[in-house]
Amino acid sequence: MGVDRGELDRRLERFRETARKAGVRLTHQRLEIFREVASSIEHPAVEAVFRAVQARISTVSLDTVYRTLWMLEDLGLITTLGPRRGVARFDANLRPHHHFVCIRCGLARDFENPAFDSLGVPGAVKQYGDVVNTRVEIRGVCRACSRGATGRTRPSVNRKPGQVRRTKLADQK
Amino acid sequence: MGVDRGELDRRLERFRETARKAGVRLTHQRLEIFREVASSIEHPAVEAVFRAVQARISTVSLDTVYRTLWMLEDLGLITTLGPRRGVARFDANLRPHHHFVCIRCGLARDFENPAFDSLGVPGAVKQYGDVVNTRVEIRGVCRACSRGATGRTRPSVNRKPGQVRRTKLADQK
DNA sequence: CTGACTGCAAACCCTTTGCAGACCG
DNA sequence: CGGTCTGCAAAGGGTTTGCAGTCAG
Repeated sequence: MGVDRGELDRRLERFRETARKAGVRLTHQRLEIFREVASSIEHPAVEAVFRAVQARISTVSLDTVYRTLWMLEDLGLITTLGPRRGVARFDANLRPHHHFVCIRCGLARDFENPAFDSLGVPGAVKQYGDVVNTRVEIRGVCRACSRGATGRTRPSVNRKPGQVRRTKLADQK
Repeated sequence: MGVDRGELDRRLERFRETARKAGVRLTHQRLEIFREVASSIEHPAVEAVFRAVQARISTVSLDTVYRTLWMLEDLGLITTLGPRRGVARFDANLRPHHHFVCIRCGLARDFENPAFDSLGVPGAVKQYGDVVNTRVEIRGVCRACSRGATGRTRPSVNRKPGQVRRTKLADQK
């Protein structure tokens, strides 16, 4: 949740249209999976999408969620943030925007800022390849993490007695 | 490779000093692991560091590489880019800098640009948490990927006959 | 109807952990 | 010497794939 109704409807309409043009079938599962990502501001990972969709379609399988999310990305309907392997997180916001990312728990939030949308590309960078887009990533510690002893999110190496034990990464709220 | 000698020496010296202050032992393995990351501009993932170190210490184990890299991060000697779970990639460049990232193969390159170092933090973002730093991420397709049929780097869903099959992510060159 | 799609189960990888022996300081 | 650190092996988790049955168009 978090995306207003009008925007969500626009995203759904775009999905239907794109799917039709691409000759991709509009199944119940796909619709619900897309709806979940498109209505969220959480940049959910696969697991979170799966649980949410499962609440509505109890028989949906995890691999369908994987396949569908990558298909949506192929169609250009969502983008990923973060890695290309490992835990990917999805973003249905196609407008130019930027991210706040918590370096402890991984929480991610969009924000828009016109001034950041038009940063030039330094000449030295052009040699690396063809630029697709530019995003500003503001890294910090989110409120929940700075408040709580919410624990760490990555392995503590050579953990000493007093240290907090690793807990399964809470569901990116 | 890629970091000039003077800078590498400075990084190694800093490592020794920080380790001593923290009461962490300076083992052969740790030195070589740090040297590998500190001398590279590749933002290597664990696997790449492991292979490089293994060439010099044939008995080194993969888990030691994992433990050491996270320890180095705990000490503030390197940072990670990308995810907090999954495939992390490491960065021994502690100066303010920004990244060019290939959206196809994941290649990452640093670049410096003073104008990007001092972007303000929009008021709306401050509510999300305490900002640690800000980086500009320029996303694009690197030369190797735009040149070659270097294949895709993530699963192709509903792959059609003609499509390229997924290949193991080549070693970030 | 028919090919695209789904669910299942197994395979794959990458990462982490427990433990006994090795080694730094 | 003692506690830290390493290597080994196994466990743990997330992701991907092959296949047979199902369903959208």
